[in-house]
Amino acid sequence: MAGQSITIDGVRDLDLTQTFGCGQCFRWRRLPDGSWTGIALARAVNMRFEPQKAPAGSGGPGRLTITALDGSDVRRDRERWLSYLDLYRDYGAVKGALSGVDPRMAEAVEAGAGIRILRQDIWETILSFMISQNNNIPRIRGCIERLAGLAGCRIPLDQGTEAALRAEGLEPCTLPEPEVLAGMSCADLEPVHLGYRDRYLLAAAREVLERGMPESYDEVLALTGAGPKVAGCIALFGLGETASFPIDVWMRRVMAEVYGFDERDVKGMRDFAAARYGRLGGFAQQYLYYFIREKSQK
DNA sequence: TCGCAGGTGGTCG
DNA sequence: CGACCACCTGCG
Repeated sequence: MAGQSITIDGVRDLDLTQTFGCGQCFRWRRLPDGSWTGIALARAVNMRFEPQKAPAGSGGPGRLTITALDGSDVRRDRERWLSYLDLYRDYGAVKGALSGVDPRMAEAVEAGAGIRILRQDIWETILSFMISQNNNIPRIRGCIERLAGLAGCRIPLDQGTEAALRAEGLEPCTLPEPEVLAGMSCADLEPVHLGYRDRYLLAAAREVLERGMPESYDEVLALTGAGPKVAGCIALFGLGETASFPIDVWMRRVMAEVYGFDERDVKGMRDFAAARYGRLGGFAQQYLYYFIREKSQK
């Protein structure tokens, strides 16, 4: 069970619950012991974060342990995991700059002080956020797992580990590559229960094969099934476009509540975010999103 | 039962 | 352009 692992000491500005729970990813599960198991980078791993100083909220330094569940070489993959968690970026600087913008943002930053914006695989991000549209999180997760199970590549695991993953609702499989998906039909995808989104996924796979993988927001937006919101999420979470400020129903709510916008005024919100947050828009979006989701849970 | 959930594409005025 | 509206599905 406990495979090879790496530890990184003195990691700052990281809270796995906030990072995996702020809506940017769908294949991570929190275990009863507080660690997180997930599938990313075509690997199955467990991550644990233990604060190393007095627990003064999120953001303080701690020790990160990443354990391979699939027999993969986590040491060799060390840089890839650090990059995935965006650990090469100075979030102290990001948070400092945003906190100085206005007191409401400072409050949101404090609430989500351990959020990091993951650098996820672009194609997986495209699939995930196309599925996410007009949908709810439990069903999004189910669709993603069923899609991986139906058409993805198997990640080799021992029996016990595989059973444990399945118990968490995770299929030990990658998401299908464009080549595989492009060869499928809506009928093939029926067991995934994507609803009308099935044709978007197929169209996107074919468009990617034809035009190459998108490398910018505009190229993502040109895909069938990606409007401004979905393309914004893909640009932010899959392309590292940190200025991207995707606006969904929750962002409309929080922008109305915090800044007094009319909830229908999406264009006003976009312009406001661009002017006020600039290249930090993506971080601002995550702090605000986490802020409103947390508050509405209570 | 019916509206809603991380919207988009299509159609009108 | 901006304002509708249909759309798969599962849950409260």
